[in-house]
Amino acid sequence: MSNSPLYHLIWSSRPLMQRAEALVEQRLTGTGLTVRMRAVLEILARDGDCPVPELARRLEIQRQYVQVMVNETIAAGYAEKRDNPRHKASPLICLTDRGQKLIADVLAGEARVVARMSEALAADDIETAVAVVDRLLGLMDDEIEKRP
Amino acid sequence: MSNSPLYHLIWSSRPLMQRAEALVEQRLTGTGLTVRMRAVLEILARDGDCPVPELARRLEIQRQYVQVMVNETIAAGYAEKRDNPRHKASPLICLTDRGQKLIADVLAGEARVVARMSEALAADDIETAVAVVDRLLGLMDDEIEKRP
DNA sequence: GGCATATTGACAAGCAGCATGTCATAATGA
DNA sequence: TCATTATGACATGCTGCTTGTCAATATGCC
Repeated sequence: MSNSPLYHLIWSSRPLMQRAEALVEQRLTGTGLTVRMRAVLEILARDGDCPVPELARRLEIQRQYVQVMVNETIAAGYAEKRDNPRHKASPLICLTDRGQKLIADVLAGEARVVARMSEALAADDIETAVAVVDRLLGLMDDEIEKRP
Repeated sequence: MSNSPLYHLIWSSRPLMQRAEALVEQRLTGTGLTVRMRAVLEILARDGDCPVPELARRLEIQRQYVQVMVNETIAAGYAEKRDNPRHKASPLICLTDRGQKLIADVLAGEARVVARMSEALAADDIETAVAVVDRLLGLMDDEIEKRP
């Protein structure tokens, strides 16, 4: 039913996501980055250099499309290819200095916004919410697997 | 930062939504309904008959596209047009008996799944999570409005 | 009643964000 | 050494939506 709190929580995910994406996009205006490039740079900054197929796995997107995203990012000068000791035909994608600085700035700015919003909420309530949502994700996976 | 609980919560919204949509879609197989039709029928069942532009406002989608969704739903026999006393050129979209029964079944089935998952979680933790997310939506709106 | 303005349904076109298919060229593992 | 797999590149298609346009009303205001 629509008056179940859990039902409400589940369908809050859509507006939540829309606002998150809107915020990210808004903060990107003027930086020269697109949302797609930001996604690539974020992974590289967080997890370090990696080849395209590995990026695709982390982003859970088809490697063919990630390739396009990466090519754009390289063309914009925020990333570059380097020899991959583990696979000669699949170069590592690495941040350039410009890319490094830019993504650090962007992520820091986002972190400031999140920190500001965190202050308006009780820390342990946030923890509870995270725990509920994480459990919920597992429960939904179970329901989905019930009839494949 | 990526280790902030609130950051984690915000980006849980995407997988949450994906799973919610996957579940809805899965439960629709064999009913003759598409996800789009379900969306239309859900509003009609919840809020009562209304004309297309009003549906569009509630769904927050362009009316031109909602019109397509509604036409499909009518063609499938789950809804029909009736005279609108408030606006002669814009008929009310109403559930047919078939549509009424079907959407009630679908929503009841979904409610059963949600109820099952609710049992695995503490009721007051769910309430806390809902409260956090609702507050968060407001906070994000504020952040977005800061520079339009 | 008469007229400017807004609303509606219908249709067409376009676009972003993917998925899918294919292929040549390596690279890898047995 | 040879079958298998991985990779980059390119083309094509799809879905879900937006945008634009238009004629036909309908409505609000005088």
